[in-house]
Amino acid sequence: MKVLRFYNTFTRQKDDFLPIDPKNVRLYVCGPTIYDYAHIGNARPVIVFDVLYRLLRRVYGVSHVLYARNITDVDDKISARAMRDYPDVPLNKAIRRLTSITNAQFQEDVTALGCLQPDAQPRATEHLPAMRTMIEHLVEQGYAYKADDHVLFSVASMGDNPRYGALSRRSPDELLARAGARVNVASYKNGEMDFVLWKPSKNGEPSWLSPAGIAFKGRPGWHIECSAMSMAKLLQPFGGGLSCHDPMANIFDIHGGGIDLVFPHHENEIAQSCSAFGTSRMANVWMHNGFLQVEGQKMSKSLGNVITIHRILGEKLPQFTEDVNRKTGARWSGLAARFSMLQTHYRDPINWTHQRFIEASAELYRWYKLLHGVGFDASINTSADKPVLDALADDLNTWNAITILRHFYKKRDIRSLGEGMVLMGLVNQAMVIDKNTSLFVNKTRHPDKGEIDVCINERLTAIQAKDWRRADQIRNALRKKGVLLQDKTNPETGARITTWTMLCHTD
RNA sequence: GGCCUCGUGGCGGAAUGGUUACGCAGAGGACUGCAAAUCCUUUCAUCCCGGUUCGAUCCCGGGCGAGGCCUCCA
Repeated sequence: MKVLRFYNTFTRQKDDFLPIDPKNVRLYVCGPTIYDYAHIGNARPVIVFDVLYRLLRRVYGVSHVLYARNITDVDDKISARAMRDYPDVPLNKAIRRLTSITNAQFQEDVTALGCLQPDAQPRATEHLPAMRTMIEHLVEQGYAYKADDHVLFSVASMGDNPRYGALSRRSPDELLARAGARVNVASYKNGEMDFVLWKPSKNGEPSWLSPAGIAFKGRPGWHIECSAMSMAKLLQPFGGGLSCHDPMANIFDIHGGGIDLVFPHHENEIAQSCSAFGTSRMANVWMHNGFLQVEGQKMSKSLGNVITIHRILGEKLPQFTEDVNRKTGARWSGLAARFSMLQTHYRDPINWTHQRFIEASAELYRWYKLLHGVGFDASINTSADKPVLDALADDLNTWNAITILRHFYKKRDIRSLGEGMVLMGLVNQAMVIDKNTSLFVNKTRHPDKGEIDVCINERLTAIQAKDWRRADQIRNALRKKGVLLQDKTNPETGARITTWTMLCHTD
């Protein structure tokens, strides 16, 4: 079996990937907080780890990989936005209304980016019992304590296997110095680095039954969500959990997320999970994607340069005529965005620019045109994607993979190009009519081939008569229907040959 | 201030102790009624200063510059 290698933030080097159980390879990725349209920065980890997911499925088998990506729907920003958008509705209800909309939008966006649905998308609000149980367990074991109706994790209690700060490579002195220098360490904390597992809800905020005998309702801290949900989705179904004392049953394979999450979020997740399970690690491999800038600047609300995925999907791509553009031009912009992002290695920063996006879409469009109408059975894997697979196997070397695809394009190696693109998720569902027929066939209102041939012949007749007006009229009429004519000359006879392709507006 | 990345042509982006991939754009050409498309050819780069070396873009040191984390953040 193909051995994959990934850069592990924990070891700071590329290590061979050895799944705990090749029949159940498990991946957890920190998903978005859904308070608004997701932006292209949110899109990066979703795309990167979708490539990883596809790679794992390709190597270990579709049914042997389990991918969980959480949805954070308990958050101050969500509450604030809900209050703003639905001022007349009780907050809890307003939050539910908001998150159902933003979540639906998010799902739509990431589908357009060519991402497969994870096997599980746990929501924080649906895992309160698991969080409570985990918090109570931590309190019982002496890793957490109650103070002022909060429950706090005691960093001092966790020992040094693992050591707090090991993932982010921060020394205890450094962590302490920083914590002390911060504004004001809450007085109820025993240790300066201690962090919240549970806190009281403010008036009107969503609240749930509290753990550990706290009388007032409250809400979970941010970090406990991921520890609890990864347990629920990746450990318990395989025999792991708080009552299980087999360390190997309480570790999963890969944990991913944005590089900004390394500290404190992932550090805290490790502290919680390892303490709760008595393990020395939470996941074997930690993978983090680099950040994204926009036109050379940090993307931020204050700079006003936040680009939403939604907006990218609505981009008009210049390859289309106005007519086609208006109706269908945006349909694959998500894949163009994906293609654009994958041209940078996932750990490097991306400077997202409009030009970059347009260039990527132009190249992708050319590939689609080559592949359009090509029939081959995509369900039969011929391993023509092997070179691309090899590139991805080396720490998701997507830029290398794309170079290989370019080579296939140049050689007109349609099978290899097509399968490689499928592996990288650069084609969408509709481009593959169904798994038993052919790739890249447009299933949206395909014009009648006979009709097109009649038009072409009519045009050729007009050309022979040098009736250029009539000839152009026919060509333009077809173009409006999305059919692009191309003239070539037969090198032997010198006769004009007219071919046609559908403009690639498949959806 | 502490810690950590990174600096390759007009742009994107690889690789490498010894002719600097590849894509886009640019230039030229083929083809062409005009288009479109395609093909061929082609110009242009390793931030600066030292050091190690026969040889450095690559290794080491320093500088300059960019970015990230340390606070919510993908």
